[in-house]
Amino acid sequence: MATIKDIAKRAGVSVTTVSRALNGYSDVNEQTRKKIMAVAKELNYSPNTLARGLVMNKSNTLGLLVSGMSKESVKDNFTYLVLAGINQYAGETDYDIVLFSTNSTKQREKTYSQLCRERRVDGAIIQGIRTDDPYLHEVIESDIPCVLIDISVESDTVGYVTTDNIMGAKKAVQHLVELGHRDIAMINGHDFAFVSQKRLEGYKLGLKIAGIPFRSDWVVKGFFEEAEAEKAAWNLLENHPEITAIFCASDLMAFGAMSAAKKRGLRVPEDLSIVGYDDILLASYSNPPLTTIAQDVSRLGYHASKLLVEMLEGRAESHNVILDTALVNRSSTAKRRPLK
Amino acid sequence: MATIKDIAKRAGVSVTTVSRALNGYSDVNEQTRKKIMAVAKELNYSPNTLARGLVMNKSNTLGLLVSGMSKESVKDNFTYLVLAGINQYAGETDYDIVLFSTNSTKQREKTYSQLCRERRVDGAIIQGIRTDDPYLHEVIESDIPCVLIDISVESDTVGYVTTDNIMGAKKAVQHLVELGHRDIAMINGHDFAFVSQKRLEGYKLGLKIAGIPFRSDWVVKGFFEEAEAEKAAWNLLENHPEITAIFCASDLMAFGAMSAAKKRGLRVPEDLSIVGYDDILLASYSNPPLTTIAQDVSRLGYHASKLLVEMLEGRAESHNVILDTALVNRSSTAKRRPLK
DNA sequence: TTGAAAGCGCTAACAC
DNA sequence: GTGTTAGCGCTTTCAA
Repeated sequence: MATIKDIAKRAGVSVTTVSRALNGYSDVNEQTRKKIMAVAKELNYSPNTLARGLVMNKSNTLGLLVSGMSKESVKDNFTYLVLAGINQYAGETDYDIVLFSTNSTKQREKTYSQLCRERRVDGAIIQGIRTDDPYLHEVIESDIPCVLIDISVESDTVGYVTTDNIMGAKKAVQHLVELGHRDIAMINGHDFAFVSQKRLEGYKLGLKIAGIPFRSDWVVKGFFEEAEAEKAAWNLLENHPEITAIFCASDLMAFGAMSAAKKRGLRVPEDLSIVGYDDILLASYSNPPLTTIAQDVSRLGYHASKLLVEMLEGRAESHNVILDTALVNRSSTAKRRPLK
Repeated sequence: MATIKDIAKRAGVSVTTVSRALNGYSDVNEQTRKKIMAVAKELNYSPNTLARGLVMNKSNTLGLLVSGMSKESVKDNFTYLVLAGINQYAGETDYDIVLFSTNSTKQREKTYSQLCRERRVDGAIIQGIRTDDPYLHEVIESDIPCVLIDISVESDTVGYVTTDNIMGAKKAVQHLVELGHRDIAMINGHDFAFVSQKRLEGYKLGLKIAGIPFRSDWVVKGFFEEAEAEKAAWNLLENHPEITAIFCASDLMAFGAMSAAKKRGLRVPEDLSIVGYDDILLASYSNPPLTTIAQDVSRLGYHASKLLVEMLEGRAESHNVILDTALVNRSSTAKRRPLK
């Protein structure tokens, strides 16, 4: 593979000149530049980014730490959409994406920051990692610039992008309240997801605004899984038959709740209203189609990489971006039945 | 960031010794190795893969060229599943994945092989690229080891992994024939997809075995898109009302065909049987649930990276792998109505 | 406008 | 077992 040395030799100049010509410096004679360009093309030259990265101490790569990039997550497509957004932005820049496979068992040997440091990525985007992951804090506390998705931590080198989860959850509750519901339960994810904490806050806020007392035993965990949520919903409905609506912190969990309702002989939405969160593709295919809080996940990815690059280039005005959500009103919610 | 030089100084040895100790060479004293390891840990040392790659002429990265990694492809999830499979295998090895964003407009400036050469990837995986893409051939003809997904080209440096598309399509036709159908049309993708060519072959083969003459005007293009397929199916049904079954080269196109049928007042499967291809998530959610030819897309990705790594390490016994497909019998196909 | 030379962090002969 | 040295391909002072 041709190097600048080869070009220099062939063009009869020094490597310095070649380097400068190729990088578009102005202090190169137009004649020599032309010549050098021609030779470079002739030799089918490609710059060696490894060598450049070594000397410049900059690799022009963004590390991507994702967890849960598995076959199973096709249902919610979250990881994929984030990636698509990142990829879209990266395509507009000179950065390439290095994917670190953190979901395998053997990766436990290497910490996230280890991975980033070895590859000398300029920055990292972190997604899908639980807040109790010890390696998460290690990378946050390292000096590697990074942007977190859906984890609101901020510092000199750390930024984040997320959606407004409090308002999102509030919207869901508000929608139910407007339909006349007052006995509204919640199926949340788990304690180690920031979004769960925020959505719980939003749920509480929604209740408060409506003057409905909060009951902690009406909030159960579904761990973002359909089957878990189904169990949780079953118990909820068994123990508290007065419940007429459930707000679920993810669409998948809403599907679980729907199944539980059906198995208990409750009709959705006539007997039980259900609101989901995410607006995944399947939300419009369920029976009944799911009313949910929509978030634009690929924008999340897009803005994550955009923010990171801006941070790297020292032109980030703020270290966080909060995206909006929207209520999508389908058919899993209805007016509360008149009380008997 | 600490370098082996720092370690050498601190440990009172030469950089060579450090290098050897760190890389597990045997010709280093246990005492010194211990010492070096300790110092390395103390200094929180991370090897610089850029420097190593430069001297070893090996980056331990696999380039990934995908097209169509956009928001739109959540419906079929093909790209994502390939990626998940690749990622899974990569997690079992020392290779990391570099994602090249080829779907953006500005990328046209750089060819695929350009991208690979600059990053000095050890090999590349290519997916979702049309066979008439000029850059595809450039990279195939370069000396970069690569594995193609669903494009059967093979050489010293090129391998491929795909499913048995001929047999897959044949199975679909055979299934319809067994249900009594003889007037079977096909909605194919487009001419620049290898899978389309193969599936057409399989369709022909299936007909031949059943002794049914092939009619070229019963094969139309849907370009792998739902809307296009709907139009195509409409015309097909309009011009040839005797058709009782359609084999579609993708599930998405099958959905399009279903819509067309419904709009024309035909019931699926009573009046028209439809078979898809892929077995995407939505296939089981459609109405009626879609009978289709299933392929395990993440295995495609897994085997692509596995094959590539084997080729790189000179232990690939063959340069291709062909995966199996399976008929998934749902409810979009039924026995042909008795003729009036 | 150009070139010589140093050096980025690492590996690998080759000598001792 | 260990150290000396050269060199991977590039950028960047500094001097001419």
